[in-house]
Amino acid sequence: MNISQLKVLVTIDQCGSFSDAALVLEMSQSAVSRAIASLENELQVPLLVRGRLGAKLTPIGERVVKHANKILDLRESIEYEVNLEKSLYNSRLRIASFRSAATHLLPSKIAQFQRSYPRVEVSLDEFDPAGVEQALRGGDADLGLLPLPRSEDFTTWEIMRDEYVVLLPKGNDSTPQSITWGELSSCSFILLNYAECTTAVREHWSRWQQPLKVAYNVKEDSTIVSMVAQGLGAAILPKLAAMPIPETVQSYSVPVPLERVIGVAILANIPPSPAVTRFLDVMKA
Amino acid sequence: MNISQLKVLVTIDQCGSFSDAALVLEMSQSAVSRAIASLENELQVPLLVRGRLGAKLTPIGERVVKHANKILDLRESIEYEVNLEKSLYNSRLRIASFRSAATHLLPSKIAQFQRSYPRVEVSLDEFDPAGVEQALRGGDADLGLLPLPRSEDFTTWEIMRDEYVVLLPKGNDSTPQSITWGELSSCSFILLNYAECTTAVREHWSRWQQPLKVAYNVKEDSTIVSMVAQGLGAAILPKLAAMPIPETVQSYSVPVPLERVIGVAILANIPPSPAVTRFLDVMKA
DNA sequence: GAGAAGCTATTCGGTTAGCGCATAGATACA
DNA sequence: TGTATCTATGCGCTAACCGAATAGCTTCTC
Repeated sequence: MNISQLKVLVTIDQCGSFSDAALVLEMSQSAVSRAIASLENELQVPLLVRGRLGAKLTPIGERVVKHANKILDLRESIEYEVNLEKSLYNSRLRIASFRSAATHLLPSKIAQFQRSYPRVEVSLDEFDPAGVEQALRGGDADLGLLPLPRSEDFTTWEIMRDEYVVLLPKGNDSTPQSITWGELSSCSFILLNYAECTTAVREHWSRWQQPLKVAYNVKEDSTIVSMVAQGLGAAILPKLAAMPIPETVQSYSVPVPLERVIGVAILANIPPSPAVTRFLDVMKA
Repeated sequence: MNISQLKVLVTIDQCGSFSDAALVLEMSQSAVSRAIASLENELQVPLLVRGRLGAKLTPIGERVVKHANKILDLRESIEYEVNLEKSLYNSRLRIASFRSAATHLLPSKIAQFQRSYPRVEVSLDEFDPAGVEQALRGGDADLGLLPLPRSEDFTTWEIMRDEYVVLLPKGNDSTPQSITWGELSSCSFILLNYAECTTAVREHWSRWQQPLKVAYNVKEDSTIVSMVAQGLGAAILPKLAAMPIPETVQSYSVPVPLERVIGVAILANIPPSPAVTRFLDVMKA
């Protein structure tokens, strides 16, 4: 049983005769006749009744055609998927991300993606979250990593949750595992100088009616960690932004845990390219 | 793209290597290699990554295999259906039916069935309804026509509804279209001598609190019609049993219509043979 | 009832595709 | 560096498929 034989059978059903099917299939009538003859011979069952005005399916022929049509559809599905795959060759994938995700999350994912799709040219640009949004909106990036939620202009998928931690210089004597609001109330903090970050912290503190003394607003998270190590204050940072945490700095969960959601986002109003779809598959897995 | 190429691809996926797949498929390793090579060449896409310890699907290969498996399943479905069809060759179909269905309903259906399945030997036996049940239970018939409902021992399908009619000799002067209980109350009736039939009539009459004078119980419905034609009384019969109604006899609906359901039945506890299934398809259509 | 017109089946010769066998090439491991 | 274990390939053969031409069948027409 060949796919081409099934194609012939289906075409005869549609055309009503061997000869018309031959024209449609752009092959000779004899080839059509023999395709059916060999199929019928293999199955040992008559599939068509030949008459004056062409050919008509037998009842078993109808059943066979029903399945044959599905087979032909599946063959087209295969070709469609393959063409999608080929359209991905020599294409590019421009990722925009905020720093901590770009540093700690993306490299392994990109490597995994490239192992499967070596012919996609991947580029990665770092911005703050607002910059990532702007890159997506401006068409300068195909896909972005962002803290969620975002506006409805973006379609997003959650990738991980990132807990905020308090960083303190490590005292030599004791390294307690937890810290209380009381102990925190006496600290003066270094915050990350991104609106989304500081707002989340300030709102959390005020929700639990805690005083928040802010001594510095710093843009580079590695700078913040160094400042903590040097004893210039405590810090409140998402864990991913704090990494790598040096030996001399101790991290604690916030007394009431606070976390941010990290996700991947694309513009909602433009259909994702094949490369984007495949990269999303890798990120979601 | 061949079904056999897809079969090879799927088998390699299951076996993990070209050479093992060759053993399973009982073909040479070179044939396996070239089947895949030509498939990849046709699709212009790598489906397998060849490594030290065999072969593994590429991402697009996985997608192709998913569809290929469905194609192979469909091919098996075709073979299954064809074998079912062949098992029907030189088989027989023994139908049991009561007289009126056998005369007026079955011939056209059997002819239609035989046009599609000339190689099935069809036989038809006439019984009264109790005899049809007995033939089915005794394994002497594969399928029966019966008034419904039946006991749960049978699986049944309704085929048609058959209205009871009152037959009277046609008066030359007037042929009214309807008849009243009052007019009927003065008649003496000839009934069909089958329990199921007379019971239905008697119950209907008593439900509507009408007197029923029975002059004769006759077994042959054609005899009843002749007796009416000869003026020996009125008759109450299912329309199908009364046919053909001669010119000299007038038929009326019962003042409150009464009908019987005619259906086809098989034994519920044995799976129907392919021939029975196909004949049921014809009857249901 | 002879012929035309519509169809499918078959014959013929040439080409292609698929097969097994044997062997070459690649790669990891001892 | 040799060995074991894969896949790829060259070679000769066979079977399958193709188009062109033609035969054969059925129905309709005159």
